[in-house]
Amino acid sequence: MFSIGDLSRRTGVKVPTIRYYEQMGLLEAAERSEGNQRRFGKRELERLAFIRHARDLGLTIESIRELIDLSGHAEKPCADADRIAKEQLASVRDRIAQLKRLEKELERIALCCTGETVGDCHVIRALSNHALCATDH
Amino acid sequence: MFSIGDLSRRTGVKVPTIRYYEQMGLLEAAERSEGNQRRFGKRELERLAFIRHARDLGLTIESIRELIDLSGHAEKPCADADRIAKEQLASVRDRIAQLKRLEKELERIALCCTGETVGDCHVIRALSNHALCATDH
DNA sequence: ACAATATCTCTAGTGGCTGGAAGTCTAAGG
DNA sequence: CCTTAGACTTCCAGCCACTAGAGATATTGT
Ligand SMILES: [Zn+2]
Ligand SMILES: [Zn+2]
Ligand SMILES: [Zn+2]
Ligand SMILES: [Zn+2]
Repeated sequence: MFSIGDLSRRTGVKVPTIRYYEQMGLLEAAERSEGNQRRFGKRELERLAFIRHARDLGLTIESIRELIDLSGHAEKPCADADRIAKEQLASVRDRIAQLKRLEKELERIALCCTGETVGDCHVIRALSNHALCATDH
Repeated sequence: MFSIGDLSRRTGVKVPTIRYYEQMGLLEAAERSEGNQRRFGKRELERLAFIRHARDLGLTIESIRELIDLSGHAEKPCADADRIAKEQLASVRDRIAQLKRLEKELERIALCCTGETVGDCHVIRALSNHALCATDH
């Protein structure tokens, strides 16, 4: 049995975050020691590692909750799990595309200042006027 | 003179957001009508457009505050403005790099499920075990 | 036995808004 | 001039996914 600190060290998830996940229903309410401290087993360790990994991949708590619910039903079709992963991929791709547009504009804005004072700073002027931008962002 | 609604329509910034910016000190406390409603002029319109544009480019409220403070001192060197823009560019590039790593892993995870049930779903298995991942993310 | 460390619960704060409730003001139509 | 619809006011709560702190209790090591 692990204490919450042991679990934290083994998974890299901070102690208050573990408690938060319990509160959010991602982890079941843990067993307790005589003195009311949480005690976890291998199963909980694995589930927390799953949560950690999914969070690292950017999935929301809500998606993770769905995936955990699903994984309790090994015989069901996995279409929902696949859908969640694909949606996450699509959302990551959207964010990349958006950030790339930003990157382009910021390059134009940030790397071209030849001014010396605020009065003729390219950065300030470019920020003041979106019409100078090459794209909508 | 514009009402807050006029200003909102002209800049595309929602009414509560304009009030929020005032509260955060990005906009000076506006003049008021006899009945205590905010009234804005051209100057405030321009400043709000600046804020909107900077937010669209991903700058934080704090950075925008600095830029506004700077732009009140036309004779100062613009190194700080340039630094803020460059830092933002660097941060956008970091996020892109991070998201691309995620994209790679998610492609591997999301596009390769040939299973039919949750029990043999590639998505669930891949999320359960980061050792199967090609990169740290 | 005692000190040091870990854990407990509870509350509040982060950033950047967004929404709602309840009350007040303004502008246009009659 | 009066009505009334709509816009405006303030204040407070909620979003996400934590993070930090206070003050009390439990466990661990010497
Ligand atoms: Zn400059
Ligand atoms: Zn622009
Ligand atoms: Zn599958
Ligand atoms: Zn991984």
